[in-house]
Order: sequence, then C-alpha cells, then structure tokens
Amino acid sequence: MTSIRTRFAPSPTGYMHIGNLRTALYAYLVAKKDPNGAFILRIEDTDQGRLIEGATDIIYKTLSECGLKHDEGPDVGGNYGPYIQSERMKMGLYKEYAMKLVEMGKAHICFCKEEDIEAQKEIAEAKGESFIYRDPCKKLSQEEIESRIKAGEKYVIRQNIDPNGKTSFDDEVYGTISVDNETLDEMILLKSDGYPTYNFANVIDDHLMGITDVVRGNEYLSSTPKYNLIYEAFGWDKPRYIHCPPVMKDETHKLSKRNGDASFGDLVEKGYLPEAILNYIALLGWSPSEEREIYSLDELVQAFDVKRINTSGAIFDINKLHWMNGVYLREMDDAKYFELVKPYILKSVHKDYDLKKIAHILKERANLLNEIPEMLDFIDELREYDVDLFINKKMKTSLEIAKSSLLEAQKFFENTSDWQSEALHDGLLNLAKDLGIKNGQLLFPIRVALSGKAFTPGGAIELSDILGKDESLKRIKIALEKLNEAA
RNA sequence: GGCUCGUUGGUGAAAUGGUUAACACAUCGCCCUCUCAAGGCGACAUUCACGGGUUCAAAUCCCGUACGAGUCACCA
Repeated sequence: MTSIRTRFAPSPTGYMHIGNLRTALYAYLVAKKDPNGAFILRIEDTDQGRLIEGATDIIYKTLSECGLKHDEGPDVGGNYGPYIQSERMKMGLYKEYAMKLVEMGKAHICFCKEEDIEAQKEIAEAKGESFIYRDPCKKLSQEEIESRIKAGEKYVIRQNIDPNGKTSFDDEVYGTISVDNETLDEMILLKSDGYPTYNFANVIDDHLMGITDVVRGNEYLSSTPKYNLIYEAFGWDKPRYIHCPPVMKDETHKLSKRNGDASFGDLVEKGYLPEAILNYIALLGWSPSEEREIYSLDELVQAFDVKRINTSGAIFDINKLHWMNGVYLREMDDAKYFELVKPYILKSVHKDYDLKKIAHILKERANLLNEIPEMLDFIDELREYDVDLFINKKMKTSLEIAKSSLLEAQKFFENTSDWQSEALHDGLLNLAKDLGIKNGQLLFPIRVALSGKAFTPGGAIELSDILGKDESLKRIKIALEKLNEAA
C-alpha cells in the first residue's frame, strides 16, 4: 500500500485565516496518521494580481509556530519540486498538459472576450435563466485557430465537457456527490497570461506530486466533478477527497480576515498560545471518540479520524478558546510558565520585586497573557481609590472594621522581623484569631489597602510578601488616612 | 435562478432504530475561600428546523417544505 501524501496549498494573498489553518491541521493529521505519510506545502501563486509581499513568510512562520512541520515544500525541498506554482509554470508544465488535453479533444482554444461572456451572462440572469457558457470557439477550424494565434490574438484554454451523463465521486466526509454533466461549465484551464487557473494547476500538481488524499474546504465540493473529468481524461488515479465544513464567524458568515476576524497572528498577539489555538480549532468540525478535549498535536495525530469530521459549519467561539488557553497556562510547568509570562509582567512591573512570586499568583488566574499587565497595575504604584472599597458585605467589613483591622495590621507588620510568606501567613491568621474576628475582616482590608483594587491576583498575605515590609506599611498608612478622612 | 451541501440547547458537539438526548464552553445558583480566579457540586433541549410517511419503536430511515451556506471568475 502506498503511503499517504497530503498537501496544504495556500495562496500567498495575505494572512493565515483560522479556517485555513484548520485545513492545514487536518491535512497534517491525515498524513501523520500514516507513519510513512508526508505532509507537503505547495504555494499556489497563479493569481499574479493578488500576491502580497511577505505572505509566504507568514505561512512558513505560522506552520512552524504550530508545529505543523511539512516534509516537502519550497523552503525544505523534496523530490517533487518545485513547490511554487509560478516556478512550475516557468517550466512550461501546465501548458504542456493543457495542450495534451486539446489534442485529446478534452479541451479547446478559446478567443472569447471576458466582457462578452459577462454581458451574455447578465442578459441570461436578467431573464432569470441559468447560465452555462456554450463556447462558440469550439467550432473554430484548425486553420482559423492557427492564424489567429499567429496574429497575436490572446486566448485561453478551456475544458470540454460532454453534457451527457453524470459524474459522481465519494467524498470521505460528505459521501457520494453526483451531478449531471450538463450543469458543469467548461472552466478555463490556462489563462491568457499563460498561468494556469487554480482549477487546473491543482489537478496537475496533485497528480504529479503523488497526493493521495486531498484535504480542502467544502467550497470545492461542487467543482470536484470537473477535476475528476481531467483525471479521467489523462487516465490518472483520482485521490481520496476529504472536504471540510467551514469555520464560521456567525450563523451565516464564514470567518474572514476583513472585519478584523481572528487570524492566527491576531490571536497569538492577543496572548493565545499556538498549542491552545491548534487544539481548539481541531475541535471545530471534528470530535474525538472519547470524552476528552485537551490534546497535544501528537495526541491529535493518534485520535484523529476522518470519519468523525462533521458536515455542517462550526462557529468559532472565542469564549471556549479563552477557557482552553487558561487550561494550557495552568497545566504548564512552573519554569516554562515563568519564562513565558515574564515579558508580560515586565510590562507593568518595573521596580525590583520578586517576579517568580508574581508569576506564581498569576498562574491560576490568567487565561490570556494580555490580561496580565492590567492585573498587576497596582504593584509599582498604588493608585487613587475609593474608600468605599473597604465596605464589603460578604466579608462583613465596614469602614470602622477596616480601620481597626488595619491599625492592628500596622502594629503587626511593624513588629515583624521575619518577612516571609509562611510567617506572614501564620502571624496574620493568629492575629485574626486573637482579635476574635473572621479572617476576611482582617485580610480583606489589608488586601484592598495594598492594592487599591477590588480584585487582585493573590490575597493579603501574598501581596504583602511581594511588596515587602516598607511598601506594605506605607500603603496601610495611606489607607488609614483615607479612613480617618471618611469618618 | 440552476446545481451541490447543510439544519441536535447561546456555542462546540455525542448518539449510527430502543438511553432520563452524553460531554465541554458560556450562563445562573450553591460550596470552598483573605478579593478575583481556580476547584467541587448543581441547574439549564419533555426534545433533535417544520410537515408527512415507514416501523412495535425514529434525533437516527424515506418524501416534501422552510431556512442557511457553497458554487456557477482569465480568485483560490
């Protein structure tokens, strides 16, 4: 049995969309499911007008950040190169195959003007008729064709389709798809600029590169029969088809880069981890057979099964990604977490505090790296805050209680020589016990005094430990002044 | 408009003719707790777009309707 070969074939026209990335992921998983399988990257740059500078680099970068390592591609080489279609085109490869089809009577040369066809189409649509272009150039004599080409007239090569009969194929996801040939239009294979269309290059390259499993979006479902007709004309083996449902932005719209919809790069910039993103999008349109959702890439390879790909579109839910990102963050080992989180801590903490302690209180709380700077914005400088923050029903605190608790805390802090978390912990809890008040009645006011915020990562003990004796006392003093003013 | 595909809770989804229709996110409530989180527990679809049919039995099979998407480019 031959090894599985799949390809990811993006066109370098901008950023990497989440939907694209998911297709790449599925193609990778299908290939890697086979120990000898190969995942190939091919750049489809046949639309010279839409090329965007740097887009290919984004593709390389994204794949590598995600760990979707390709076995063959423009940057890593391989035995089936070149892997960029414009380079293949320069070898005359597409034209050669297109001409073969012309010789076989499966394609023809067409001189029709784009505008003329467009006009005919509009007329048909105005009448409410469906429009299938019947190309008059099919009837041109050999002599006429030759003389017009010689005269320098522009032409394209167009597929010939026998309108009789049906064409059908079995999609691994959608099952049997079958269409009447008369509804198939005769698509352009080679453009007048000499470049192949996607429709053609795709078939030629997939065959030449030995692709066994074509993984792509379901927007190609309805043109697949036309591709198969080309395979049949050449007598080539057809690949297995794995069409994937779309990733949606909402009920009726696919995810798109316009409107600032999430691209992979955007999400990473917002503080989502590539592993979490990949894990999340794997679940958009596919579900594992076991009751589990957290999978590393290698685990996905094991668990993935084409048969469990869904047929209907899935809406991208940032909420769930957010949760999943938090899971990845919490499960990360401390050393790795610290290195990851350090630059974000440094965005708001510039003074000389123990960053590891800060990372520690963050770990259970931050779902998103970008949330971190704001969570720590009280550490360097205490900001102005409202004295009412000390009043908390659940903690059973009032301004009076806060004041007396802080006075006690002040005394305790002043007399504490052993400023470390364990001693602070024991000391403060004992203090509350001695005073006959609830822990919260003592600790809540301290926490507010130290941070000036209603919510903070960490509590009174952790914050006083991090801020140190002098700074803690200073902040308590400020709080007491506030409370005196309020009284 | 023609053709193709789709439709289970707010979201991702399981189920492959017989279950109280899993599970996860979100939401809400309770517990834990020095705040917020995290964690624990619980609530949340009498119903699977709708209407028929087949069957002892249908979310699952068949037909129709509605709605949605894709495609019909010298874009991929």
